[in-house]
Amino acid sequence: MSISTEGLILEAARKVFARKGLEAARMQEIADEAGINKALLHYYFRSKEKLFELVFREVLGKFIGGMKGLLNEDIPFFSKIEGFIDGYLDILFQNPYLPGFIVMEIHRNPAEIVSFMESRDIPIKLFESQITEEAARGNIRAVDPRHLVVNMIGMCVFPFIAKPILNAVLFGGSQEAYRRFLDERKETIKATIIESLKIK
Amino acid sequence: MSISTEGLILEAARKVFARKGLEAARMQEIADEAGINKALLHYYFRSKEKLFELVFREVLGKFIGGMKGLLNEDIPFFSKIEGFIDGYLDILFQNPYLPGFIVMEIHRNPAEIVSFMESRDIPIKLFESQITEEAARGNIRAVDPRHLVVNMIGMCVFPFIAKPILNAVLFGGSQEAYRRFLDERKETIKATIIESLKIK
DNA sequence: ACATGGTTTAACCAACTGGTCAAATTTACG
DNA sequence: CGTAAATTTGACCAGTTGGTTAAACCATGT
Repeated sequence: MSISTEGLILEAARKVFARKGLEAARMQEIADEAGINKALLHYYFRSKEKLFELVFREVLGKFIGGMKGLLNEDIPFFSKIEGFIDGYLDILFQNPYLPGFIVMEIHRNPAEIVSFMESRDIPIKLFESQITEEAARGNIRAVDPRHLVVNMIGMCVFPFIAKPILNAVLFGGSQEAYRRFLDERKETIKATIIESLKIK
Repeated sequence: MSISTEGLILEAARKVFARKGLEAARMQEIADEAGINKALLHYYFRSKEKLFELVFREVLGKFIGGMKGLLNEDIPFFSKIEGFIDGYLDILFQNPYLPGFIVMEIHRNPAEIVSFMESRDIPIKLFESQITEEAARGNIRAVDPRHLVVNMIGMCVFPFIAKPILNAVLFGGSQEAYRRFLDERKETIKATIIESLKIK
């Protein structure tokens, strides 16, 4: 599979849109990044918005798909929690730009996100029943699964979204220290969640 | 204190910039929102970027100032944690647009955030020593205060940032259900943090 | 060689944007 | 009142942007 022009454009668009957002991104910049003429962008994808929507839906879809899989595996409860946090953070490590990109679009056009989400459902039923079962057995505190998921995601995502702030406030601008901090997050978040579920 | 033209502009700019971001916001839109002529914007504030920077620094400053106070109060450890979460969520309830706004700017111009942050320090020394002390006394697990703060903020902020997604995925588009969920967050986050700190 | 179809380009355009400016209007004040 | 300063406006401009188009290019099959 050689690098088709279409592929070049999509890859370039992904980069530029991700770091600039829809409005600030320039078609010329995407063309330059792809090493082609600007008119070609319109030849393959009709308009800027069409191109953006395509790129965004693809990226978001892959992202959502990943965490859907993690949450829906048929494995023991605590393993699933640990697996989810590990897997989710792995995705973030591989695409650190992604959360900011998605948040930007959420902010710009919430309606599109909603319509996209409604077409793909995130089944948390299995996870839900696992929690009620563990709670009934007295293995964990009774908690709302929705809050639990939001807690996990929030703790995972925040340091990526707020990178420059944390970098300045906590680490005095040291990329090294920030990186070490991120490495620690996996264990920290797992410990926080699991300790919070134990019955004392 | 009557509504000066300058005040009108700043208020309008805050609204428009917050929901559109710098690039997508239009000076004409700000002028309309303020009910004045576009040229007046340039009369009072030289350029779009100057106006934006002013608005942004003011908003961010107030935000940071709020949480700085919460973290630095000289009160018992557990009270401080509860107070921080309550206070932080109160600020978010009053300015639900704020996190998205800040994230957007972080993404657009990280350097500015860094320079802004470096001029104001967030002293977590007091909080830090409180934690080590409580841990030494055996009252809580030994944890890294930086991770603890990031955990709290992450759990607080995320549902505001991801509102449309949660709304679609968890609540089937019901604003009512989303609102109830937010109301529960205070107790949920406090419980999660405090339970995770207890020693069994 | 040449005809055909998809691909690529340079040049161009209309619309919009931030910004300017001279004139008009309002305010402040002796 | 009168006038000078501050404020407000409509008209305008230069630069940029997404998008178009006609012509050039190139691979393919005949």
